[in-house]
Amino acid sequence: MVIRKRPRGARSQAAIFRAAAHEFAQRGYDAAGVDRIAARAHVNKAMIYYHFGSKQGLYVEVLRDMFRAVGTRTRAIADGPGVGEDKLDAWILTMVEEAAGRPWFPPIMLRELASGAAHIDRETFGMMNAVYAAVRDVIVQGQGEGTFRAADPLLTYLTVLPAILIFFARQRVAQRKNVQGLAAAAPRHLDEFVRHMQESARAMLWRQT
Amino acid sequence: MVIRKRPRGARSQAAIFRAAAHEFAQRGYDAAGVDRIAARAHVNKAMIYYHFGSKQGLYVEVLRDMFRAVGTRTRAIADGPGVGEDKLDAWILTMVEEAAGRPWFPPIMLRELASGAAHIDRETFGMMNAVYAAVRDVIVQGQGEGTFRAADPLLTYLTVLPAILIFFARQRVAQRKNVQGLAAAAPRHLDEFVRHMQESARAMLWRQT
DNA sequence: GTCTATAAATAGATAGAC
DNA sequence: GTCTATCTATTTATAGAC
Repeated sequence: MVIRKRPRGARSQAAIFRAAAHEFAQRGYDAAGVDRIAARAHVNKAMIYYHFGSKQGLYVEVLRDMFRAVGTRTRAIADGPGVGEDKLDAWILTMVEEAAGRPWFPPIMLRELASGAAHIDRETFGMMNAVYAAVRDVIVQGQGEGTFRAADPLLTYLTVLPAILIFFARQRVAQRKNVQGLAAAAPRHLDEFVRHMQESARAMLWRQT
Repeated sequence: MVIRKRPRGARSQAAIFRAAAHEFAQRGYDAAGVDRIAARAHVNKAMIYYHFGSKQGLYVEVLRDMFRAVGTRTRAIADGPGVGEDKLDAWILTMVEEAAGRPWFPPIMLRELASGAAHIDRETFGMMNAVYAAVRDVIVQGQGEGTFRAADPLLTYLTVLPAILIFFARQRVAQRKNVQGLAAAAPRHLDEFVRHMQESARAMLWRQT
C-alpha cells in the first residue's frame, strides 16, 4: 500500500495552476483558453472545472496566490525594523525576486494595474491594494524621518512598480525575431537593474536641500 | 446636388475608427469584439471588413495613428532647440496632452509596451520604437551637456512613460463602485501630475555632486 | 478523479442582394 | 456603400460513463 502525503488530485491541480498562470500571463484573461491550459498541464479539460469550477475561478486563484505572496513580504518589510530608505531598497529587491521566481507575476499584475483591476472581485482587489498600503507606510515613515520629500506615495508607487513589472514582462519577449537589432528590445542584467531601480526610487524621494 | 468634401464612406469609416479605438483600449485586442465595435459605431459589421479588411487591419490603423502622432511630436522636441532638461519636461507635457486628447492611447500603448509589442508587425513596431529613439536622443543630449548622470536611457524611458500611461489608464476606472473608498483608486489632478512627473524624471537623471 | 462526447453560445469573416 | 443571412471555427461549460 502506497502512502500519499497529498490527496490524489493534488498533482493535477498543481499542474493546472502552473499551466494557467503561464497562459494567463502570456495571453491575458480573455485570450487565454481553457483548452490550451488543459493541454499545457497534460490533463483533461474537464479536470479544470472539477478543481476550479470555472475559468474565472481559476484566474482568481492565480491572482490571490500572487498578491498573497507579494503582499505578505511587503507587509513584513513595512512592519519590520530599519529606516524608510533601507525598507524601500528591500521592497524593490523583493519585487525583483518575486518577479524572477513567479514569471507570470509581472504580466498579470501589470494588466490588472493598467485596467484598474477591471474584472476582479472586491476581495482580490483588496489583496492587490494591500501591497500599495504597505509601500505607502514605508514612504510615510521615510518622510517622518526627514529622509524623503513630500512626494505623493501613490504616484511614487505607480512609477516604481510598473517599471519593475515592465522590465520583466519585456524580458520574456525581448529575443523575438522580428524585433531583434532594435535598441528598445535589448535585455539587461538583473543586478544592474536592481541597482538602477533603487537609485531611481531614492532619487525620486530624496530631499533637495 | 450636394457637394461633399469627403467620399461617402468617410463618415462611417471615422465612426468605426473611433469606436474601435475605445473598444481596443477598454478590453484589449483579443477581448475586443468586431460586433461590439460595429454596435458602438452604429454601422453594420460588414462595413468594418469593407473599410479595414480585418480586425487585425483595424487594430494596426489605430496603432499607427497613435504612434505617428506621438512619435512626430517627440521627434520635433528632440530635434528642436533647447537644453536636454527642458526637452525632457516638454516631452512629458506632450505625453500628458496626447493621453488626454486620445483617451485610447494610454491603455493600448501600455499593453503593447508590456507585451513587447507581441502581435504587431515590424513596421508598426518601428513606429513605436521611434518614440523611444527620440527620447533617448534627449537624454543623451542632457548627458553631453553634463546635466544628466549616466543613467541607462532605456530603463529611464521605461520608468517614466509607463507611469504616465498608468496614471491615465487608471483614471478611467478609478470611480468604479466596487473600489470606492480605497486609497489606491483616488484620482489626482492633471497639472499636479505633470509637475510630479517632471520633478521625478529630473530627479532620476540629475547629477549627484 | 478522470475520461468522452457534446451542448450552447459567440467569434471572425464572407457571399450576394440592393 | 450598405445591408441580411450565413458559414465555419472556437469558446466555455456540462452530462454521464467508468
